[in-house]
Amino acid sequence: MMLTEEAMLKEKARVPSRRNDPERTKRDILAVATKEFADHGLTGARVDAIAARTKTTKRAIYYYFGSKEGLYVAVLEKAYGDIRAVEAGMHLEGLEPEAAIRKLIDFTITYHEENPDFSRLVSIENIHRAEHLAASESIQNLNVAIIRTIEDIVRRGREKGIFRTDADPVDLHMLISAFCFFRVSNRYTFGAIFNQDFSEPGNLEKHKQMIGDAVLSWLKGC
Amino acid sequence: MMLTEEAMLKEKARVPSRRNDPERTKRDILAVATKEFADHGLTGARVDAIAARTKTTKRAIYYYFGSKEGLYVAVLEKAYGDIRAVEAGMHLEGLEPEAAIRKLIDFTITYHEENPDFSRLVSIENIHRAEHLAASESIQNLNVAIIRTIEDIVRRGREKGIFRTDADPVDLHMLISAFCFFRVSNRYTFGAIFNQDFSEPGNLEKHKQMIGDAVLSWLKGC
Amino acid sequence: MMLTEEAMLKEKARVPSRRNDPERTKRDILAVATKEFADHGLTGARVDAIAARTKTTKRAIYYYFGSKEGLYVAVLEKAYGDIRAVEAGMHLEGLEPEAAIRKLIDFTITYHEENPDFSRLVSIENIHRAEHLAASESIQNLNVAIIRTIEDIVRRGREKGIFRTDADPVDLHMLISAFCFFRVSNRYTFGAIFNQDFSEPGNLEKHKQMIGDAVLSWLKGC
Amino acid sequence: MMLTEEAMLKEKARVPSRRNDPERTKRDILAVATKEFADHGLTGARVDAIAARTKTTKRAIYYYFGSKEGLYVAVLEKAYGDIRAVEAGMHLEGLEPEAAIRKLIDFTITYHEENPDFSRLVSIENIHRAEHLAASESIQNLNVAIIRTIEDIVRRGREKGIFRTDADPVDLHMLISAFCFFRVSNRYTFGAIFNQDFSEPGNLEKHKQMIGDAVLSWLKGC
DNA sequence: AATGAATGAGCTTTCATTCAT
DNA sequence: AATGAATGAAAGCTCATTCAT
Repeated sequence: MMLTEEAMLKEKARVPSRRNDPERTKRDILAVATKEFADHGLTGARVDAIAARTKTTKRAIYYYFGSKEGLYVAVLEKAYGDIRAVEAGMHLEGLEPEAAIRKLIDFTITYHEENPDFSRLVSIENIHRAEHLAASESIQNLNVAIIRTIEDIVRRGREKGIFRTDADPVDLHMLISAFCFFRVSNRYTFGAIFNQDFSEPGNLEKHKQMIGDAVLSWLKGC
Repeated sequence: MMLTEEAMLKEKARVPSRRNDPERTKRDILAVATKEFADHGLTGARVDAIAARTKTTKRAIYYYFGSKEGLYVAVLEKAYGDIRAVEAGMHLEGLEPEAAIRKLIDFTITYHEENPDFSRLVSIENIHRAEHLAASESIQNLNVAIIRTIEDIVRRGREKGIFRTDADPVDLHMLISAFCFFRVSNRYTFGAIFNQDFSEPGNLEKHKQMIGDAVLSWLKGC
Repeated sequence: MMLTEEAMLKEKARVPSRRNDPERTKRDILAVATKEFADHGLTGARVDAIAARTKTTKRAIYYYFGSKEGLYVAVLEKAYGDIRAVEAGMHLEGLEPEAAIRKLIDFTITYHEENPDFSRLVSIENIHRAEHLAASESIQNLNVAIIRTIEDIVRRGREKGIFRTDADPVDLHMLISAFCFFRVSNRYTFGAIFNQDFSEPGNLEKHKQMIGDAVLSWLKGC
Repeated sequence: MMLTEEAMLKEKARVPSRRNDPERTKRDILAVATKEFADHGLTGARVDAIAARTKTTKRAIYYYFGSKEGLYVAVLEKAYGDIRAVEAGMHLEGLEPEAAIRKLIDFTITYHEENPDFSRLVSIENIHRAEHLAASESIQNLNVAIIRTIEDIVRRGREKGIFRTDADPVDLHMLISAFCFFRVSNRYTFGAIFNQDFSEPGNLEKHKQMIGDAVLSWLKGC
């Protein structure tokens, strides 16, 4: 259906003006910025590029986030907040220790696979030596919960006599995270060198099984 | 009149210097560039900053390496060449399978620990989706040797009946690499969030033991 | 989410404040603006900076003064009004001509010394070629009184046979003003170049004596 | 005469390329910048405006002067250097003390009259509290010569018994400078308020006579 | 083969101001 | 009468690169 120019203006007006929904504008900017920063890094990202893909202007970005760096920190905070939210919904406390570990790994490997931007942002923040994360209060007290969760599982397994007694929860978290993270963050170089195609069907399951086996055989201490 | 920073670069160029040793000049540039790219990423690195810390001028960089990207690729090629050279010197073929795995892990974790710039450069190249690595012929046929080595160890372990039969050498390499790489590449974010200090004495040994135990218990398939 | 500076200005606005005393609000704005304009000039002054140090918001400035320039004119008008008020209180008409000149100089040098912002604002307005002052009606008929006063003193001195007959009151005003003004307006460059410290005790008295002597010896025409 | 497009390009090429004469380019920039800074102040001046009136680009300004502030300092240095050069050419040492003072005043009042940008730049620098002048080494040791010159004149007059014994050369320099400077720097506000037209023929001579008389009658101490 | 001089294009950010009630 | 929210326009500056020999 062809619209006259006037009708088109009306069409546009019907959409609730961005002006009236700042939260939505912020979310819009944040979503676009997440993609841009994850794609090109903090220095590689272009404020112009973000603005162009947003419904607002560059000026709005500075109004809401203060600076390119401020926007980046907001992106980082949201990324960490999101994974924490998912982790908080795992409910591993009711499962048998071994099943809990399997489920934790399932969650972790799947989250990384489905949210590659998270791994990319974390890589980028590490290139910057985590200076923004260190300065962000909101991230600081976010991520201890997962350690408590793992601690609980390990303790229960130990009490049942099936897990080793010297397993440090942070190290265990790192063993799992490293694999799940690397699978995503390094798939380009690793894939190029060793001719691996991580998107092949079955690859996720194969790797989930492998890291699960490795972690559990280590925990069971044989 | 006070000299501008740009003009000062000119001044420096007046010093006659290494006009007659191009290889040395190239090596000098490469060393400085490695640090700069590893520190700030491909986009974050500054050609001016590299030139300033070099014995030559910015112009020489373009003369020898063509472009910032050309220099980056040269840095990447050297980084991969270096680790391959170390791997080639491991001589694991004469060791018992289990000892070979322990030694491989020892080499890998130590190399990453001592050469953090390697992990950083690989992270950076992954942010760029390995497009430069994919385009570089010299890297392409570099890194298969390590897979052959692992394949051989696994085969010998399997023939001795001590290793599982379904261990894929590339996956095994990834399991080891992921942990050793993550320890270094992600130490800033991981350290900040979980209050870990990776430089603490004993940390390397603890992690070496852990990943060694995990890999071997998995390989031994119990 | 951390607040941007712009957002913080909003926050501040939440405080209910002086909603009901517009005159007080205007005075508040004017005082802050005087400092800002005197410190940084018309172009160097920042509306944001003024708003930040005010009890109100930036919006109020525009509501009450129309524009940055409107606020600047108001500041200028107040500055000229203030010095005129002081001049009007001098009461030189009852003094002997020579004593009147001494007292006029005392008033002038002291006023400039104690109100450096006045000299700064006048300097700034001259940089702008007095275009705002020329447009302001309220300033136009302000400053003739001082000329009348000087005229009267000079006439009385001439009639007494102690002052020269060709002294132009405007030129005499300039001779005095130039010295008193320069002492304050140019103290930074003059002090830096000739190592003068104008704040040294005794400096004001020394200069008062000097300009008094120079003016009177000229007036007495020897 | 109409030129073809090709011919016009040739025409332009005949002009010796700016590229080949950096000193000329710098001088060109400096001259335009002096006008712009004198007209609008440091903050009011626009780098774009300077570039537009120059034969080069904005980039060249940053190449040669580093920053807007660097350019401003260069302008200031040239302005002070120029007046010092004129002062150095006065040769007052051969004149009788009284004639020397008259000539010094003649020089000073004329220089200020003919170079109003100098007074404007000095006013501007005082608004900035002479921070750039204080930081500039080249200006620091420029302006002592004039004090030496005045010192010498005063000493000779004192030895002859015609000048007072307590005349401080710096204060005397200020007495003269203040009047000559104010005449130019404040002519806009002063003229607007007291209806003075400083460009009227005879005005310069009248003021020269006046400040000469005032200074000499003070020096002669009557 | 090597290099001093110069630059086009585009970057982040800031500014006074207006919109909309 | 008064104000919270938002912004168009332009500012200073930096970047990798090329010109010209």
